[in-house]
Amino acid sequence: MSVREGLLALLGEQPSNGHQLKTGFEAITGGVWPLNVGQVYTTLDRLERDGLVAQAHSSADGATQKRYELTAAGREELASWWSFVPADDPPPRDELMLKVLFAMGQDREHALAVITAQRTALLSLLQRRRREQRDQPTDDPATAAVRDALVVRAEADLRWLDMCEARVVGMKGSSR
Amino acid sequence: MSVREGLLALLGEQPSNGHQLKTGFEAITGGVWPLNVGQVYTTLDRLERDGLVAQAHSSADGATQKRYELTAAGREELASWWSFVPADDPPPRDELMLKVLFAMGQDREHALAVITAQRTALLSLLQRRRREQRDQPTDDPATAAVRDALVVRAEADLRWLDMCEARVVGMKGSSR
DNA sequence: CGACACATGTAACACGTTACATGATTTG
DNA sequence: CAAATCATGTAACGTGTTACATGTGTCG
Repeated sequence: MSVREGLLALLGEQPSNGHQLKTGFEAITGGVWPLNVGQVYTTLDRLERDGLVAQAHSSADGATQKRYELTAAGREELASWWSFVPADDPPPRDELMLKVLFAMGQDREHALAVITAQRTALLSLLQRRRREQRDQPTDDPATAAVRDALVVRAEADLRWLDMCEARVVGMKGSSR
Repeated sequence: MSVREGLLALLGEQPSNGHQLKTGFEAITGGVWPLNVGQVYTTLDRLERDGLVAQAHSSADGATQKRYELTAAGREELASWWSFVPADDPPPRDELMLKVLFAMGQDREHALAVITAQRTALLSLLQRRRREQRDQPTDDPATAAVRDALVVRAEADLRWLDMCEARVVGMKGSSR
């Protein structure tokens, strides 16, 4: 449901056509979340079907351009989205968590191996991100914030991996 | 793709029927990720279609039970999954990030309001989780690990929100 | 002109999710 | 027997995603 809401938010700022939405979406997310243009159109269709957006009377303009804008229902939906706090109940499934949990549920050696591998990969990812943040500073707060998020989360995942390792090591007995 | 891989991992331990898979999946994830039984069957169908699992010759048994097991291809797939490190490139879209980023891209007051609201909600969530961890201790490492993860991530998100707030406050000029 | 960005769209498929229908087995 | 649990499945729908087809406008 992210694309959908993202488009709503963009249209909440100003009526736009498909391409502008794609561009806007990618700009706001600092380029980390590329968006296939096609998806913008399919999503717009669905939003239109649901009565949340409508085509603005393009009247004149140039040529093959459409402008979409929020309907009243769309504005309502958007407002409720802003105030809505994503309840993680259940929290979104996450591949890292899933993998480590399943590994822990099985073989002990295996669990340690998986944890180690993931930590190594995460560490190098983290370093790359920090380097990026240091070497390519940006004055765009959004881009900076995205990078912050990725770094902070990677750190959290690393910490979690350490905790998992400790738990596995502390597990009594049977390596099976 | 989480359910799919989860079922593969469970079948890697032992051949099972649909219900056992549902139960196993929920047990390993400490009950945080409930799984609709129906989805187990649809996913099993897809796995069978892709040649990763097959029905074990149920031969005798009792009645209406099927047992699924990994095929050779399935074992390969599973092995590669274990060693595969989830590249987040692009990282999975996340509702909290998306919301805050879009808010930052728009109105300054709005951004602060959204950040504050999210922080409040996250804080209470975090406290609930910590209480849970304190009041309902568990000896199951998987359950404990799941709780760790949720706590650690909530903390990371909170820290990130603080960073975002600082950036917004530091933003020069125009509240528009 | 040719390349590139702008612009719109469709078809096909993947996975996730829920609601519903059906029956067998166990147990109070 | 009645209720709960075990067990299998289907139908329908939603979003995400890619690949492909098509056309316009602009600029070197």
